[in-house]
Amino acid sequence: MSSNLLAKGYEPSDVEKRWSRYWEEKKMFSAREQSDQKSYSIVIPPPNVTGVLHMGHALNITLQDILCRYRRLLGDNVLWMPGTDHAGIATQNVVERQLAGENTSRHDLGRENFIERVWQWREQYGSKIINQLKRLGASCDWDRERFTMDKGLSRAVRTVFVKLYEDGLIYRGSYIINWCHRCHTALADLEVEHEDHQGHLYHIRYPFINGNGGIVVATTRPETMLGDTAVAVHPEDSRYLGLPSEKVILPLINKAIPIIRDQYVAMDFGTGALKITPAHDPNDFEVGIRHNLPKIKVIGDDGLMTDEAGDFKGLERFECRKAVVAALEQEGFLVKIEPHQHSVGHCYRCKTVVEPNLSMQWFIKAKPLAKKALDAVKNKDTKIIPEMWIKTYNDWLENIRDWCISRQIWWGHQIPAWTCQNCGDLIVAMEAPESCKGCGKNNLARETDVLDTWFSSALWPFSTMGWPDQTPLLKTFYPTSVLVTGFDILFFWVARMMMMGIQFMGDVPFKDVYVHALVRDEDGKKMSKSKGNVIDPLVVIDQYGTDAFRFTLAAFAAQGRDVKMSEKRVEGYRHFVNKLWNAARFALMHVDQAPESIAPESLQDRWILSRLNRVSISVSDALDNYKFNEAASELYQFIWHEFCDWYIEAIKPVLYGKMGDNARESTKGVLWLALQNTLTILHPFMPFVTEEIWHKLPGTKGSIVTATYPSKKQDHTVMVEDTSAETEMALIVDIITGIRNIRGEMNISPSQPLDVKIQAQDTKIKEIILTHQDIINDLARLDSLSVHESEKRPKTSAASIVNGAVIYVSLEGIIDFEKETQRLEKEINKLSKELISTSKKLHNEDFLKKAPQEVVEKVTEKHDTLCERQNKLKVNLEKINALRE
RNA sequence: GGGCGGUUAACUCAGCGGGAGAGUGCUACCUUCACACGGUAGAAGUCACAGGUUCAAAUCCUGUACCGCCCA
Repeated sequence: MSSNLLAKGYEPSDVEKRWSRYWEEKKMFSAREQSDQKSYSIVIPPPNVTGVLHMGHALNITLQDILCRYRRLLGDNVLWMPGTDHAGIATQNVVERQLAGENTSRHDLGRENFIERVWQWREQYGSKIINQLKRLGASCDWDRERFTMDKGLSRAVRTVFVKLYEDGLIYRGSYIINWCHRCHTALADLEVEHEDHQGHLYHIRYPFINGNGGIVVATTRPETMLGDTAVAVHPEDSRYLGLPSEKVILPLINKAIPIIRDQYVAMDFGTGALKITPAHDPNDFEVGIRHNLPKIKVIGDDGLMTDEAGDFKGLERFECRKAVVAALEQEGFLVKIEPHQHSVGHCYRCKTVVEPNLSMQWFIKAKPLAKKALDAVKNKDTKIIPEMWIKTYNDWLENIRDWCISRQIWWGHQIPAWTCQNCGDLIVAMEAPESCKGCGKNNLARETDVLDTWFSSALWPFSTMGWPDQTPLLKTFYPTSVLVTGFDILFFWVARMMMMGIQFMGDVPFKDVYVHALVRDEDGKKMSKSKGNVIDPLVVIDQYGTDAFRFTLAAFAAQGRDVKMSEKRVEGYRHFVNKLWNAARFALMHVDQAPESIAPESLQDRWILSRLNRVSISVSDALDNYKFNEAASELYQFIWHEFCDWYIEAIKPVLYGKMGDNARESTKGVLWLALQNTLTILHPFMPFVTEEIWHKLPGTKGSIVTATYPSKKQDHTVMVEDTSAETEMALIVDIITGIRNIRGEMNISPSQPLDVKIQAQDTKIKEIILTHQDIINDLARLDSLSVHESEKRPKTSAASIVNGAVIYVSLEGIIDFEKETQRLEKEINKLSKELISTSKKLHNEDFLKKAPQEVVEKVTEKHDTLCERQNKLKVNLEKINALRE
């Protein structure tokens, strides 16, 4: 017995802590800046620095880690770049809440002190999420950790901003943007979440300036009427031809505004007349430009009504809505109020209802950048996997609007622009200019706005590698091999990285984009704190271990599908981890040293190596195509149902010395090799348990992280395809299963040894059975086994048919005729059903003529086999019936 | 309104032109010297519905129903 004996059950927590520390201390995941090896690189989707690990991260990180560890086993020079995102609004909110708890605010502190405070917060809590990633086993190059507010990244941001400004791709202007009153900042269109609300449609009559009557307009936001500068109707709308007047009075404000005609108006909505508020609606804004209308801002950035709102000045916007409706009603302008369902925009950070608002902001001209990003995917410079996302990507980029990049918050990259207080000149530069280029004075005021966080994230694939310097890292690892991400940030992040990467690096940021699913709860609902259906990955890890959790994620990550997470599944895979552990435990009881040479002799030894060879290839294929679930189930099936169920069971007599010392030594060698390679292939999925066993296995050097994938090994010519071993083993397995089936169906105790006679006319098959009768004897628990070319049927017996052989299990004195009859009839019926479909095909002339030759042959062969089996069963049924009488 | 995806065993899901599969659960038996987080055997499906293409459809096409997501 070996001193390496493992504990009876696998206990993950100690093992995980130990190896996490070991990997980090030994810097096992360091990328080489330059190397002869093939480069493989991934940049992590940087989690928010304020974030805590959720299921989405867990899936995302697990998949990337599987890829990175697999590539290391192949010998690639792997860079997995880790880091976090400064998450402007989210982080500012967190620190502001902290300040509120201290009865102070950022305004009390002032900008500089506040930013200092945020950095302090980051020092204290910023590494939380990173430590959580480490618990998942993430094999990032931790020494290279980046933060989007780092000095280097900040320089990249300024460089990009200045260049885009100089190229005319960044401009400043007064346009309609989405304004969040809570966060007190502009938001990009993407950052607004639309939700259907049950609201009201208010019908308001605007009287003609002269003559009777007026025009009734419908609106969901009556308070904006205070800023109306026109009423619009469709030019072809007969209802509004030949009006008594071309002007109406704006109620409450008492001002004349024009009636304009514009194609944009939908005739079939409401009354067909539309109030136009250029300062508070993006569509009205466009109409306003076309018709040269004034833009009157009635809702201020603080959410209160402005001076322009007349009597309503100072009211909060929703209070104002009530007041306006009441006033309209009182003065007789309100025609009716209808219930109305409509879509309302909310801030994606704080869920406040956003207000379309006229505001001076900075924008990126997106069209020219989008064009190149579209082409790159069209030309397959970047492949999106699965392909169904290409359409979504294309649709968004084809309809892209200019991107509002300025935010009125303090935490972020401050826009590098200065305005001369003297002459009003705008200067955009990398560093603060000493004086104004126009007037020479040095009275310059810096732009207070910061950039959208996604602006810096868009540069992530190259800014993290040292750009704008032409570093060796960039040369080695850009473009990155693959980006692994959820579809929820396809637009936010992926599309923008594509635009920036192509623009500034002259090459796409990644060769592949693998888009994975979202993790949902058991019922398929999105996990959210408010629903209370969140499963905390760290709790799952504590309970079942990281390896089981990771394997669950991989096994359910089928392409294009949501992942529904339930703890029940994880529990199942914990059993699998334990199964592997015990198989290793068994192996280590017998293998106490690495073999000097390996020469498989027995059938089961040749078979397991051939199977292992096949599995290593199919796992490789699956991973190369991002089919994580296929790789995982292949491994599960192999380890449990081939390695454990058949191989280990078959070699037990050998290991216990029943076949002699030579056989025993030879099998020990194969067992060692098989286990070693199985661990290697499994390692990317289950890094901890495989590392633990690896170190217990004699003859392994160093960490399994630096092991070599079977297909890349030079010296393992023994692990090769062996089709004859696979065919022979299949026959033996079928025979054993046939006997076990009889035992089970006839309720014969497992402890009762059986006598079996096999009839095999083919001498080859007879030879195979005879050669391997020990395995059959052992695994089917036989007392005696004999093989004959002619029928030597025991008087009372049950029969089972396999390809090329009839198995008779002697049931002298214990046979239950009724049961055996039923058993045979059931089998015959089953074959009949299959025979219907094959004979139908074979009687179809079109099938024989048009189907490919191989298919016809295959069906013919199958038909013959089924027929033969069924006939043999029928003969046995007759004999049983004869015996009964 | 536009787009995308789903509907396969009791449950959760693979398969996506030539034999309906897996895991869990269920039933029966088994404390056999790695593992009861185990072993052996078994039962279980009109592949949502209706058409069409094809020698052949769960798989491709069209339509319908229901569910989910994204965009406007």
